[in-house]
Amino acid sequence: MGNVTIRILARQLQLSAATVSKALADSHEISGPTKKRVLEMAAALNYTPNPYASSLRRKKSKTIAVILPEVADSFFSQAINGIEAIAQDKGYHVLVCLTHERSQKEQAILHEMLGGRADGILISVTSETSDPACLLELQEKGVPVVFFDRTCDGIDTARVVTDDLQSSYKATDHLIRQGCRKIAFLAIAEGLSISHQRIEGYKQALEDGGIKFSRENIIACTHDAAENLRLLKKIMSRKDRPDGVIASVEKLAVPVYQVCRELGLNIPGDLKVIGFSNLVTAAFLQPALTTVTQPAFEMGRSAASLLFKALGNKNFSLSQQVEVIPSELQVRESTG
Amino acid sequence: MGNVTIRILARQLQLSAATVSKALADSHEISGPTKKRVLEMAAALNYTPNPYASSLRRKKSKTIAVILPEVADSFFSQAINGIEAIAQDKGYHVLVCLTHERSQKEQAILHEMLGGRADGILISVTSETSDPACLLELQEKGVPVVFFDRTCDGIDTARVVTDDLQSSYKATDHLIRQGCRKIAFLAIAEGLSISHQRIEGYKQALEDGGIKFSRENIIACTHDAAENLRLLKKIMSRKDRPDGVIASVEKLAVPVYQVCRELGLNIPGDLKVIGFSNLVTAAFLQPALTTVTQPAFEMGRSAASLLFKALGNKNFSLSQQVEVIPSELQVRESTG
DNA sequence: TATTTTTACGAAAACGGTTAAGTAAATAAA
DNA sequence: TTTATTTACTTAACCGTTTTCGTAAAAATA
Repeated sequence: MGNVTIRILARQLQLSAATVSKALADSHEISGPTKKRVLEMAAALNYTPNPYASSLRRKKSKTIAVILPEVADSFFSQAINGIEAIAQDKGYHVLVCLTHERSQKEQAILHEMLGGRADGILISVTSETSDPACLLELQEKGVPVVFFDRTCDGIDTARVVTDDLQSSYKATDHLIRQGCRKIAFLAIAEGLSISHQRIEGYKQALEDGGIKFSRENIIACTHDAAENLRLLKKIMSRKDRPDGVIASVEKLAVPVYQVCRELGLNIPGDLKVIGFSNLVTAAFLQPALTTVTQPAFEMGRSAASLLFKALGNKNFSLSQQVEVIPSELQVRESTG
Repeated sequence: MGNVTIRILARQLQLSAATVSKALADSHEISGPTKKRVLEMAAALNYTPNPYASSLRRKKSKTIAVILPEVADSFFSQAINGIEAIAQDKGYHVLVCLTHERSQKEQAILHEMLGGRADGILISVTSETSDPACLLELQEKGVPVVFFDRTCDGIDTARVVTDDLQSSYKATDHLIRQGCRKIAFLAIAEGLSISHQRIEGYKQALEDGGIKFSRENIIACTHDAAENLRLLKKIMSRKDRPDGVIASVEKLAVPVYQVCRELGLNIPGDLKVIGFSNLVTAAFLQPALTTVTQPAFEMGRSAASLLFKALGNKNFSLSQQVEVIPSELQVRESTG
């Protein structure tokens, strides 16, 4: 009923709460026999320390927050798995906070974090995000912040990304070599660093391939799946429709297939498709999807590792730390 | 630097901490003008309450724990999205804890929860789980527990599941009608309630279809993907290989495709396939996969709703609450 | 006017674990 | 033997918020 606290434990043992606390922490101040008694009694009474009392006093929560737009696609799922694996290993808990791509929500979550709910932050920003004010504040308060995948300018801290520019270049280049002359680039919010980088890679490849870049081939998609479908349908119905398309984030790949099916367009005959994607099913799609496969799990692990380095060692600076984990172009039928 | 606490706020305002606390909570004891002053000053100093101090004092954490085997497949991803949506709406935080299908890890996590880290628990148990002791303890301590999808016997609390038996029956029946006579059932741990139910549905459909049930058609898969592949390959290489297969959990569907491709088996010609799956790509696979689509998002939402009902109303009993959200058989080419 | 009630606030004690500072006893050093 | 040190604890303060209880002053009631 009344939870068993450290004082109750202490009373049972005829010891002070301080002694019990230290014994549980395996302090050198406590004798072996006493430690043993304490451990045994703790087990017998099924004592579990109150994490909040501990957090309050020690000013650390043994919790990290993972702030993501969503967890609906494979990329973030895999990343969470990677992060959680490391965190659990370090004895930390993982708070998953979803922003639903709303920068306002993100602000609210970050503001809450100022209260000390988490010792460190892993974040992949929303497509609306631009203002790093809250993150800067957190950083000032000594809460380490690590970006993964989607970063945000204006704040100097560690970022774990993939080689967005290069992989986009490779993807574009591949399409060109396969004969595409009019390549649509499906983008989400252009403000986003990954969008920027990927668009840049696309541009450079076009240039190197002798194709003139045209602004209108950058298709600004939204987060409303239905709307994206409508948009794609419109574009693919035009007489001068693209002969190649790059889906620059995972969620934009499947809709392309969907639209092609509806319009009776053949992939890769009428349209060649590449997706930035972590779908395990990519190889089994009809036709198999050529992907830029991002090392999601690895990125998650790596980001978490950096964060824990900072948490474990106050001298370790996250400044300028950039870890680039390369993506892999996996050529399949959709660009055949 | 030194965090701004409620006392610092109070000093600035020439008020007591108690008054400030009440003002922030919009208590009726505090006058309108004072409340306003407090709110303004709080905003000016960028005050954020320490959640742990609050949790300690109020004995509630405004946090729920979601305990899952993994988050690598679509089912759990979508479920998390559903859960988080509700939780955020109610002002709660979500702690995601992964058990990696290890019952030992699960025990450890649940034991930690005894300390009061979360106000309520949503859990989908591991395939190894059998002993609900920890869950019972939590329940006794007044921590509401809601199962979703994978439940555990021996404890009377709410569970949100899909109609496992019926949907498995329908899937099996469908295969029989399509001409299958030897249907393999790919299962994970048979101890699991969902496995049991799904196998039962399979059995009943066989019986009703006039096909003798054979123990050896229940294929006990593991959580090691490579091993599953080997196992499947062996089975599909036999002369008397199955002419139909039911993948009873999502992660087992793709490997079937993989093995068929390697062995040069045609789906649905040589083998008809149904998967319990939430893959968004199911319709675009080669061939399109017939699925039993589980309402993952809805299940997550529903489970979270039940939990919050219990959290919001101490009189609300989770006992005997069973919510069955039906799955949908979506017939596609793989069983054509 | 005297009394009760209401309003608006403050003092202080929680909540449960940690830790700095202190202390008696035991041991080591001088 | 005396003093210094170490060992193994205890006391009490502290973390920051909430909440119970109290209390002046103001308002309402008698």
